[in-house]
Order: sequence, then structure tokens, then C-alpha cells
Amino acid sequence: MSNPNLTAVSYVVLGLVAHGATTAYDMKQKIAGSVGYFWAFPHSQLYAEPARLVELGLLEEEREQRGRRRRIFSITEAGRQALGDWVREPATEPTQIRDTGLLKLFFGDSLSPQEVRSLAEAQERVHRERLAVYESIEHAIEEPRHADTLRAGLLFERTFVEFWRELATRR
Amino acid sequence: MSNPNLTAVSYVVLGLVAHGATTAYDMKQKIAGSVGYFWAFPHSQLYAEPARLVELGLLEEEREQRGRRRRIFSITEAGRQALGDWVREPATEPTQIRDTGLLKLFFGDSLSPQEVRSLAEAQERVHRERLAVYESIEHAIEEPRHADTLRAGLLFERTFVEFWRELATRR
DNA sequence: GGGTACATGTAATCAGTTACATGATTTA
DNA sequence: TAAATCATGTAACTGATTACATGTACCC
Repeated sequence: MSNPNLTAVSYVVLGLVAHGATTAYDMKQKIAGSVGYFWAFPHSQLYAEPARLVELGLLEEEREQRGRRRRIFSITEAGRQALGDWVREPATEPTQIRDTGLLKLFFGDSLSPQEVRSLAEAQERVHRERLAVYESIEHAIEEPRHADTLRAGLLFERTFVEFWRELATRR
Repeated sequence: MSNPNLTAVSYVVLGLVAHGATTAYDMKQKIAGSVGYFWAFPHSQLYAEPARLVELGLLEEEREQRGRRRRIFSITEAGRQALGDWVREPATEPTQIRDTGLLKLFFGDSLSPQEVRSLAEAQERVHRERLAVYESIEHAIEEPRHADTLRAGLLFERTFVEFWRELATRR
């Protein structure tokens, strides 16, 4: 990535603030309904990471003077630049699919055919549920910007529902 | 996961040794042609992780007496048991897709249509290349055990080639 | 026998996770 | 006004990455 100090999480935070997120909790909310589905991390990161970005001059922090004294973040010109550079440079790292179910299938040579079917059924269920979530987001779409990534999610889940279903019903 | 001391990487190592891998380098080789495609990690982990598993009594370590004095690992009964328990218990964690290209698309609202197409073309290329690799493995398959996970990979890559191709050619 | 690729590891650092803690707001 | 939930953070730990270092085998 352009700036070697920045990780994918850095850009998620930077991007969220660019999209108008102001506090850590606000970011958490937005992640929960979008990127969090494919690139999750715990909320504590949302307190650590912005601090790093402020350090680098990519975000600005302001403290509420009363009430909760929350940290309010905004993106700097340098931050906007860094984000823009990053989205424009080609993505090199290959896609990683962290899927425990697949891992179990891969190392499951001690499983009986029935046990494989159980695993597959459970996985099919999980992907069906996720698919249902994406479909409901699709219907209530209010961010047309995210329609494309959402579609990637839909395609992915449909593919995996089908993959596991085939395994679950195989004789 | 059953044993809270164990991570996904622990099970990858355990699984590889169960499949007959003996040294760290041996594991590295096997990962490179299989799980590494969807769950990668640096080779230094393959020196740290087995040590942890020996500590827990799930692997046994033996040192070559001459030459390179390599560490030779083998799985213990407890290790086999732990692996078996793990593959049999349902996978709970949802699938994570760590794809920088998707992230860039998600946060790329400053991109022009042309820039989006460039991103999509580059991503399509990457997935096509990966697909070609999987297809060549498919033809030369010597581990029928892994045919199913390989098929998941093929389906995944085909889905994403199609996804990015559509974006790249959209007007 | 000098170079190159293969093979084996360690050390230091840091990102990321887990666990804890508590304040503010809503609701019953 | 007590309980529950929402919201905001910090501390400690450790898994994972990066960088370094060196040995061994092959080959020109």
C-alpha cells in the first residue's frame, strides 16, 4: 500500500470518516451494516486506529467540551489524499477467504460421509442466513454507492449456498 | 473452537502434520499448493506454532541427530483427538473475505467511471490467473480428498471473474 | 570454487484481540 | 429509581508480521 504505515484497517477507518463518520461508535455502526460483513474487527480497534491516523496527520481529533467528551474525528486534506492514492493504486495482495468451514472440510478426512453432510448442512444454513440479510439490505438500499460491493456479497453467498447444498445432498 | 488455546493456524499445522508433514519446510510446501490459497500466513509461524503445540502435548518433536538437525514433528494421540473434535464441531465464525479490491471499490466514491473500470480490469485479471492455477491443479489432481475444497475455490474465482468483468465492461 | 537458490531458523515489533471498566441514556 | 442497554474507552497480552541471519546443496 502507498503509505507503509497504513494497514487495510487504517483505510477502512479513513474511508468511514471520509464518508462522514465522526466518532468511534459511529464507525462501529456503519461497519456493522456494511464492510463488517466481509472485513470484521473488534471495536477496540476503532479507538486505537484513529489515534494512529491523527499521529500521521491524516485525521484531526476534536474533543467534545461537555457531556461525554467524545472524540470527534474529521479527515484532513492529507488524509483525503492518502485515501485517494490508495484506491487508485492496484490491489496486489490476493484475496483471502477465512472460512473455518472450508478448513474443516479440508482437514476432515476422518469424517464419515454423514458427518460431512452435517457440516455441509450447517454451513449451508449459515450462508443462507447471510444471504437473506444481504437481500433485505438490497431491498432497502439507501446508499447506491455500495450497490456493487453488496452485489459481490450476494454473488458470493449464492455460490456458497449452492456449494454446500451440493455437498449436503450428495450420496 | 473446542480448545481455547488453539487458533485456526494451530489446526492448519495440526492438520498438516496429521497428513504426514514432518518439518516446517515440508508444511510450507504443502500449504503453498493448497490451503495457502485461501488462508495464508508467513513461514515464521510454522516455526512458532508447532512449538506451542508441542507445549500442549498435541505434537511431538524430535531433533535430527546429524546434518541440519531439523525439527521433525509428529502428531500425538491427543493431537489427533483435538483435530477430530474440532472438525466435528460446527463452525461458528462467519466467513471473512479479505479482498483489498473490494475494499477499494467500497471506499472508491472519488473514482471516475474510467478509474472504476481500471480497478475492475486489474481485479478480473488477478482472479483469472488464480482460476487458471486452480484449473491446472484440477487436471493434475492427485489428492482426491481435496477435490471439494478445490471446487469451492474454482466456484469462488469464477464468480469473481464474472463480477469484475461486468464492472469492467459496464457503460 | 563461487554463485544461486533452497532451507531453517530467531528477534523485535506491532497489529489485533480479549477482557475489563465505567459513564450515559432510556425504559419499565 | 432500578435495571437494562447503549456508548466509550483502556490495559494487557499474544498471535502474526517483518526483518534479519545463516547454513546447505546444487550447478556452472
